[in-house]
Amino acid sequence: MSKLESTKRHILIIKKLRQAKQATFAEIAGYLAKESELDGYYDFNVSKRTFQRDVEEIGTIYGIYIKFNFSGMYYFIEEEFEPEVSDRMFEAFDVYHALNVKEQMSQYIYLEQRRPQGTEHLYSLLHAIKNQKRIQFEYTKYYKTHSENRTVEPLALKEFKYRWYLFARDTYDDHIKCYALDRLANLQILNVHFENTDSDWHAKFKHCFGIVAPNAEKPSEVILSFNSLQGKYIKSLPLHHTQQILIDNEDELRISLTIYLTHDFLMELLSYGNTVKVLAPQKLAEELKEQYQSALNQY
DNA sequence: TTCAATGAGTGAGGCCAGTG
DNA sequence: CACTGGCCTCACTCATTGAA
Repeated sequence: MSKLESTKRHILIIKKLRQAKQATFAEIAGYLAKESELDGYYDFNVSKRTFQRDVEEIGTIYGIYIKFNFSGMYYFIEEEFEPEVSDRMFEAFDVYHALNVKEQMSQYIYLEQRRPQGTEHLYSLLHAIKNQKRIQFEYTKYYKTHSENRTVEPLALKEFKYRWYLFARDTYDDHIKCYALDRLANLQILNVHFENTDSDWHAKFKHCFGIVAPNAEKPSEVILSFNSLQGKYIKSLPLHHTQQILIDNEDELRISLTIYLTHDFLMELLSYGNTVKVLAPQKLAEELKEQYQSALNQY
């Protein structure tokens, strides 16, 4: 048996418990047996003793702690500290396996053509943020052909639309700026310490769509009405974590968001074309109207 | 009626031998 | 050599029992 077999088994155990919320050993064993049949190559059937070892290893390796409830006689996952991190880990694992299948599958898989996202910098940047060390890198802006040298104090990382961004204080003018990781090169961590005073970035981005966080204005209550087809997509992939469903019927999906009215958000609304109508605030509806009018004027 | 003692059932974990 | 299964002991929970 290979290392991959036990790793896959770990993932299956976690999957089962995350989906079912709770399961007896018999239910987990049944699930593993079914998955073994489906897989055809690997055998995930194990004894109770090995299962117990798996539970221990899953805790050590993934930080996901499986406990046993004696009154209900079932296993369950103790509240995960950062479930979104585990979600991402399992997604990556699924994709890796889909791409790594033994048979020649490339004819069935079409990968999106895209440039590297700069994720190779993530680890170094996290290290610099955590230890409050200045960093230096070469940065190429979209609208410029040559790169510039920057020395910044890294503060936080944010993901938006499958891209990663670094928020950092530029030592040149002391302003907080946003840098896309895919446009960053020759990253160096300097041995210069700084004090990171504003650390609550979660609160800062709570009502933010995208990567622009206005300093002064307050977030607005936005009400949007999508047609039923687009509504299905919006339900499965919410625009923002503040999204709440107000009306959901055959004619429309009406949602509310508490969000900053940034350029990013306006662009997002424009991309939905005639499938969305802004019901509130009026200011946003007017702005959208202007954008469409000026687009019409082009022809 | 209350509460401690007891036993049954089951998981956790150490140890060891078998297997590929 | 790593992984696994089986055996054994200990730990834990819960239901039952019986004395105060």
